[in-house]
Amino acid sequence: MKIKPTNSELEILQIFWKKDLCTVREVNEELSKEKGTEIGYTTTLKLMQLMHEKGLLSRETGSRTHIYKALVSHSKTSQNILDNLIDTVFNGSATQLIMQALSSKQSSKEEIEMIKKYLDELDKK
Amino acid sequence: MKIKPTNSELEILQIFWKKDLCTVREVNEELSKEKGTEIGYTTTLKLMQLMHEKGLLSRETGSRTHIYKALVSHSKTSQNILDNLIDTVFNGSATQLIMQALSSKQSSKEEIEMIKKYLDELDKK
DNA sequence: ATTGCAATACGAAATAATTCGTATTAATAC
DNA sequence: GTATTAATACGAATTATTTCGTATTGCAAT
Repeated sequence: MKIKPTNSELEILQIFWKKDLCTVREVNEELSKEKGTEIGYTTTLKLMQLMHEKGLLSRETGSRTHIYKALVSHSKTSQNILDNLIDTVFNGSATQLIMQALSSKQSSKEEIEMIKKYLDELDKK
Repeated sequence: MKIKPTNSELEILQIFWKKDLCTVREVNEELSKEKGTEIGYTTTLKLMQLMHEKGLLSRETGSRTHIYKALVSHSKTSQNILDNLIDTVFNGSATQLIMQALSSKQSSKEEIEMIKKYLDELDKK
C-alpha cells in the first residue's frame, strides 16, 4: 500500500503533524492563515471527509464536533514522496538528490556539521 | 517564473534529459517501454504539444517530423521541485530532507564518502 | 497520379482534484 | 419551546490533467 496524498491533502497533513488532533474549523483557519486567503469552510470539510474515507485521517464522532487525527506519519509519508522523487527525477539515486538539495540552499555550518555527524553514524553500521 | 511540470510532463522531461533531441514517436516508444504498457501515440503527441505551448519544450518544424528539445534543465527543474518539497513537507529545512533521504535508502560506503567529500567542499567556501 | 503510411492538429471524452452552495440537524441561549 | 448558531452531509460546478479518436496532410513507393 502506497500513500500518495494530493497537494491539498499534504497541506492538511502538515497541520496535523504539528497539532495531532484538530477539528475542521481549526484546520480551516490554519489553512486560510497560511495561504493568506480565506478558504470556504465546507471546502476544508469535504477534503477532510475524503481523507477520512481514504484512510488518511481518523475521526472521532462522539461529540457533535468531530475530532480528526492523522493516520499516516510524517516520516512514512515524506519517505514515500522522496522515494517517488528519487525514482522519477533522480534516476534512482538518493545521493544525487542529496547533493542537489545541498547545492541550492546554502546550509549553515551547523547544519553541515549535523549532516556530517549523521553520516559518521551511518558509517559505523 | 516557476516551473511546475505535471507528473506526465516530468516523465517526458526525463526522457529528454537523457537524449536531448526526440521525435514524438521516440518519446512515445520510450514511455511505453518504461510504463510497461502501450500508450496511444496521440496521447504523447498532445502532451508534447501542450508542453511546447507552455514553454517546456522547443520544437523544430523544418521537416515533416518535428524535433523536440527540453527548454528546462534537469537541475533547474529538480531544484524547484525540491524547494517546493522542503517548503511543504520539511518545514523549510533542507537538512531535514537530507537526513530523511539518508535514513531510508542505505547508501553504500562509496556514496557516503562522496557526500562527505561534497560537504567538505562546501565547508571551504 | 494513386495508394498507403505516418505525421500533425484539434476537439472532446474520461478522470482526478478542488471548491462551494444548500439542506439538515444538534446544541445553546434566551 | 423557539430562535440562533455552528456543525455535518452531500451533490454538483469548476478546474486541471490525461487520454484518445477522427480529420487532414505530406511523403514515398509503386
